[in-house]
Amino acid sequence: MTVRNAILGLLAQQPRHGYELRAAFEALVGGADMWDVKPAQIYTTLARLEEAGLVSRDSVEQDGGPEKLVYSLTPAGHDELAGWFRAGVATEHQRDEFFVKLMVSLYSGEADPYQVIRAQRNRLYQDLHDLTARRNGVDGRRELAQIFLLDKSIMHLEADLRWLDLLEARLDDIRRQPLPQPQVRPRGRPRKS
Amino acid sequence: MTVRNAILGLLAQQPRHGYELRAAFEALVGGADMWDVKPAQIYTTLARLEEAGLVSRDSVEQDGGPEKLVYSLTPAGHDELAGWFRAGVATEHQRDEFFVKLMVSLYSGEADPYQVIRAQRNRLYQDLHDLTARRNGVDGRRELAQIFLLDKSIMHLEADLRWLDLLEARLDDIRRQPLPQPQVRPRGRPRKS
DNA sequence: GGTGCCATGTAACGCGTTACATGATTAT
DNA sequence: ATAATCATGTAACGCGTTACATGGCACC
Repeated sequence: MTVRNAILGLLAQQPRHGYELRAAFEALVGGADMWDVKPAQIYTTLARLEEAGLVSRDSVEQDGGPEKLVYSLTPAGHDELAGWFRAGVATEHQRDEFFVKLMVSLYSGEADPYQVIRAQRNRLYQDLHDLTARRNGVDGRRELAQIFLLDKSIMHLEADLRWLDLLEARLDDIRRQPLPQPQVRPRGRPRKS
Repeated sequence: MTVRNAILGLLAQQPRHGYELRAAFEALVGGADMWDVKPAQIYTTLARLEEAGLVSRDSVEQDGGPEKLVYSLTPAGHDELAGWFRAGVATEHQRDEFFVKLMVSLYSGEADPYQVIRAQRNRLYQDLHDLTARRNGVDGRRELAQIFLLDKSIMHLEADLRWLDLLEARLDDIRRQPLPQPQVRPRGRPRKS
């Protein structure tokens, strides 16, 4: 969804061909290091957008080169873009892989939960260290996008570390009591057992 | 990936059939409200796992009912699970839709960046309010998974709000200077212009 | 002639979703 | 009857990825 809408926005600026869109997108997000978009995604997305009538394609011949396929925004595409700006970005629910790993380790006995937490904390500290170093090497006036993204990542890493501390404290608490089994609750009308 | 590995973990506990796996997974993550797994995902994932030789399927007939297809972990599946626990969970790079929206609004002129930020802040405050209310209604000793996930979401929302403030401050700074155009940098050897 | 850009894609797969389909059992 | 659970899937699509493929042009 994100790349799709970004393409619409970039085409609103001016008509562009696929290769150019890829470069423009990466410039927008601060370079390939920050967000590497694969050519395949650009071209398949453009095909879907054309199919949906949001962009139109024109073939442009060049002197001494291969033809370019230049895409531009249709009125329907403009509407779609306006709708994207109007709508708020939904807070994406946390499909947290680490959380699932922790819960599986708690209930399956295949791994030690404390070990799982420690391993994750080490990794987060490492990531935080790397990101901070990277951030300090960026010119804040020239590489606006990079600063924005790095700031966000750093703040989220700090939140994750605090969350791990909280998790550990709560685990200590329940250790002094029997571990409650997760309840398998049916969604509908209860049946007699 | 997450659901796939969770299924391996649940099958390590005991052999289960598809429907049961779905219920067990939802119990693990704190109910369908927290993470709704669609049946289609369970069954297609099981098919892929069997294809990969990580689980094996046995048909079990029941008296007075349809046959169940019970899956259990193979040795290869056990290895896979152990590998999952050994490896740290990679910090997923932030494919932030809001960030892209902001950058597009900055450079395309299709929307006002300050308006985009304000809309997002309102939404985050609303989400934070709802989540906090929900969290306060949960029994922390019985619904462990829900507390864990809600805590994490709340902490991330708070981080996002602080990030928005930072963004706005930085935008104010660069407003007093011309907006730097994002640099389209080629990745390879530079060519003579 | 090699490297690397410019420019275009296709094929196949993984994860996840929505929608559709079937049939038995159980409680009201 | 009918509603809802138990239990099994298939089909089609969207987003994203990796890998493969083609060809021209520029620079050293």
